[in-house]
Amino acid sequence: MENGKDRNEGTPINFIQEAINEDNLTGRYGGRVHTRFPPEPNGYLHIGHAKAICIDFGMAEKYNGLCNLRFDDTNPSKEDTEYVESIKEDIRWLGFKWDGLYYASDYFDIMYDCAVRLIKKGLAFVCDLSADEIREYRGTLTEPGKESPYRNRSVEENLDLFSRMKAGEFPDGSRVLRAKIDMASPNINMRDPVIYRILRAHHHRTGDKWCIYPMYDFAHPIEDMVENITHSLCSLEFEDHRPLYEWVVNNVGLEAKPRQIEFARLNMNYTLTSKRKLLQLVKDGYVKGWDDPRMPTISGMRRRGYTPEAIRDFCDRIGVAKTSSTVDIALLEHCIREDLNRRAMRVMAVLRPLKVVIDNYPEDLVEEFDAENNPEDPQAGSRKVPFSKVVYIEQEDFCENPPKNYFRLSPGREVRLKHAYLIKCEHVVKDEKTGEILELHCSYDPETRGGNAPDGRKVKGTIHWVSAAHAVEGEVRLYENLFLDPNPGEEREGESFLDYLNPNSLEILNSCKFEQALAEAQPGSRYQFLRMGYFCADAVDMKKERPVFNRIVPLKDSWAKAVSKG
RNA sequence: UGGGAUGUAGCCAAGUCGGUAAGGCACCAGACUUUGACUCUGGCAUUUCGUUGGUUCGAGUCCAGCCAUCCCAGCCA
Repeated sequence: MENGKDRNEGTPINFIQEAINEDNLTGRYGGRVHTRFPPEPNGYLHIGHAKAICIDFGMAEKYNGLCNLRFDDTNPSKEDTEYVESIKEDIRWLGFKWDGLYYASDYFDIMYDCAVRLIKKGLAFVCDLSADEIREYRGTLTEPGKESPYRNRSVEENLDLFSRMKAGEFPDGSRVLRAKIDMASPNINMRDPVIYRILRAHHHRTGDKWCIYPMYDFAHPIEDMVENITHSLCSLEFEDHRPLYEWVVNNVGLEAKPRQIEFARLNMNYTLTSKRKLLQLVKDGYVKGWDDPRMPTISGMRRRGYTPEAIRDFCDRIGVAKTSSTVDIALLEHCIREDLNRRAMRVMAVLRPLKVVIDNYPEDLVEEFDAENNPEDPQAGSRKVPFSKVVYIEQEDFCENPPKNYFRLSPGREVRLKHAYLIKCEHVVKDEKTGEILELHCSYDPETRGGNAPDGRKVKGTIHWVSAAHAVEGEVRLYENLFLDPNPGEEREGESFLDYLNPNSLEILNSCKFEQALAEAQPGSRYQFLRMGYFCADAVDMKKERPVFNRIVPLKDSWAKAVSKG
């Protein structure tokens, strides 16, 4: 790290690295860096978690340290193994390898012992107040709380009661174990926080062994200590909990002294990153599942066609800081375009076909043209594309009464069919009743084979096409933002985030014409459909007989922008 | 006069002994172009760093006050 810069890139170091550098300098952890990513298995990971993952694993990577994956499964009423499997898959897919794979539930015995130790030190007590009473006793943001009448029970009584809580002698909610700290603390988290509750729920790993479960504030530092974590990185909302984290670290009788550091979580416009609301979208059928390509989940983005490289690049670019911020989704789109521009094979696909008959082209002739697979990558080579008398072009590439500066096809005008010939529109066949354009009749100039006119005349427009005789028909799914509102998470008076759903977030095109190569597309493989965007063969619905592609992101379109501006 | 945190461009974000505002995205203009893509060039905070004062030869950086925004009153994490 020279000049405050990162080793490899020119990116400046962030405040977490500063803290770690400081610790390394003072020898606080003997130069060790051991982080952890601690998801609760109660939902699918989303783009916000991707940031956290990149930070947790990334810091370990940068310092040749370790990063554990730890499921923070201390609340069995919400958790499920379905989620742990998806989380593991998502992390692997992002390209990270965890050092240890652990579960908070592995430490339930240790946590219980820690609680007993606290009781013995007079630092915890069993409280019989009801949940409502505890809330009342807690005070408010501006007034101190008052002490529980059970606060001064003897160590012996507390020990007895707590062991009977564990033994299942008391009903759910009837008692809790609380840390004895300070009911007058200005920090509400320190007002004798509950650290154990009675909860009879089947745990996905420990089954029915326990009927008491530790609370996050008590469990998390212990998990970190047990795993010998050095830097416990979490999001800003836990900043207020740090004094309690430290209280537990210092009082629970374990050796390790991990350090909690908080950073701002990711918000992105037009995007929701609330697990609860995402769950609702799935459960109530607003989307087709956690992996619906419109979802900001890792699995949704994967299905959509995002690459792990693009997501990681995005996470690098947004930086790490403590300012609550909302990143523009345009940056994410830029990252995937940049990645795919380098790597994706170019192909021709007509999404909204318009039939074009080339009147002067021989009836049965089929020519093959060389088409480069990727102009950005000469190594990608080329392929043959068949051409014949009838081709399909994009409906939007023809305009009967073209606006100024339109340089695609229009009556009497010439355009280039990419890789093939210059064609000129001779006449338009329309439905007499509706006026709908049914097909175009064009002529081609045999001298322009390959797309160049020997007389040197310039043709500004180049459009893509597919030979009708050789086309494969299939489906394309066009996605837009799931929400119309830039900040769907913030519900205005009397409204719900559901009111902000974009009714056009999915458009299905059923009669798209693909060049032949696309019938062989491997599910999950990505292409650039020339002039249209980046697309991904759907991982589950792709069939050779009927290809199905998801639009990952459209290409930038300065013409469309100019048109919309008028 | 509850506590904690944060305020640098439309959006992120550097700026760490005070020395004269990085970079990216977006946007605008132009060049190139057999993708209106890509690429390239130029522009984009010089009465300016939330704001007002102060210290100083000099302040985004130091000091004081004020303002705004976010988080916290789960037996959720």
